[in-house]
Amino acid sequence: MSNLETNQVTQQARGPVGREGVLDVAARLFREQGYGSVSLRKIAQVAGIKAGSIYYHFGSKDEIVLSILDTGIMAVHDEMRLAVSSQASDASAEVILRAAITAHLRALLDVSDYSSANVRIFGQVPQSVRDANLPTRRSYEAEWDSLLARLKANGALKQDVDVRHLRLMLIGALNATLEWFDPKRGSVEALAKNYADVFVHGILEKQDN
Amino acid sequence: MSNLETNQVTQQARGPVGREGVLDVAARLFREQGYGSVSLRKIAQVAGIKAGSIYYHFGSKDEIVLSILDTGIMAVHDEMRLAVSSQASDASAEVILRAAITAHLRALLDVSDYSSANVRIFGQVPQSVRDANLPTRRSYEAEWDSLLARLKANGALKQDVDVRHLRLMLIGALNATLEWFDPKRGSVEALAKNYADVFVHGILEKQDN
DNA sequence: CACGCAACCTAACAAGTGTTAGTTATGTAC
DNA sequence: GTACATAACTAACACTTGTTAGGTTGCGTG
Repeated sequence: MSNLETNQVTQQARGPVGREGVLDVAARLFREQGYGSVSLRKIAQVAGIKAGSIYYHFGSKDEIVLSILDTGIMAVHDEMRLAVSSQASDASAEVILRAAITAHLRALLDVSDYSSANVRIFGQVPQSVRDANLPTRRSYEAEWDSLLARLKANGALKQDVDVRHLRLMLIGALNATLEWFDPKRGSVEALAKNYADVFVHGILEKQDN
Repeated sequence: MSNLETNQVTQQARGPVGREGVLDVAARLFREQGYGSVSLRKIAQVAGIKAGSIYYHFGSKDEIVLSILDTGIMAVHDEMRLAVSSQASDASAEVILRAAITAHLRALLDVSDYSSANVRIFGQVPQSVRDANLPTRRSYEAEWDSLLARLKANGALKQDVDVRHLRLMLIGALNATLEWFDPKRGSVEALAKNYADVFVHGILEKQDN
């Protein structure tokens, strides 16, 4: 039987898998395959343990997925807040906005399986899990709202844009990249620049006729 | 037993449910609850029949969901193509683009459970179903690409925009509205205008300093 | 060397899944 | 009234799911 060898492909035989190990594997699988088709047995197998053992670290599957959702948002939130706050105090609205957009995309596409898993599976998890994740989510949304409101108060943004609306549009558009972005076809930075260009200046040629 | 009455709540006792009836119910449930948590038994119960009876009309669950995915895209495609082709031949690029955006959003948020179900569950269905749905999907994407390429050739679009990239960005942003749009807070038309405004002109105040 | 704890395993449970085969009721055509 | 197709029902199948209870292993501490 090659069954023994097959197991060793995914199992590295180093120290304990632990709570973090399970979370890492689960986040990756959720991102790749969605919530519904990733069972505890699948997570356990990839992590190199047995399904029942997961209950040593977690009380339920919901607890796992909620933990992933929360840390996923916090990762993006941190990345974005840091990028904005590290701008020079006299930075222009455009520069700040570009930094925020780039940070969000980087967290999503580069840094964290947790962030991408969040975007992918949020709409698939049980309502109770979604509700439990809402506060963390609202906190990140508030960060964007406060940034956009500041830029609007400065007069940098057009005065007829609705901040909440713009935030939904921005984050929605950025998150959608997860569905098709391929690092082999271009860098995250180039993608971010592209998106920022559209949001900042639009796509129509300036009319000079 | 009130079991008989309970059944009658969802069952209207009119003629046969039929293939179309099953599809309508399935599309609605998929849109509302996602793919994974909608079983054949749930579909059957809401439709007012028993689970096994579904196999009179369909060969498998995959066949149901694929049918929904296909008609979902075709509905948006038709709506968008009609909106564009019914524009005056001297219509400006901006007007045409606004019509296309509005049509896509209307199909998604107003018209069809199939369209919204498609967007919601595409990422959750088995790979084989996704593959089978791809041709229909590509056809719609090609429609957008050809429209955008035309506008770019006219010189209406900035010459440095990548058509494929812009299409992905546009459709991604529009589809994301499904996740939060609430008809009680505003009309689809107002939403479409908002989105078109951003894409066309951007959000930054024109600099006159 | 014994103890204790952390981290895991084994084996089973009840519930739910898609699917199938065989059966039944209802109408329509000849 | 017989024949046939339509549209459903019933009951079971093999399987997967999250979850639980109790047992086992190995390692560090006293």
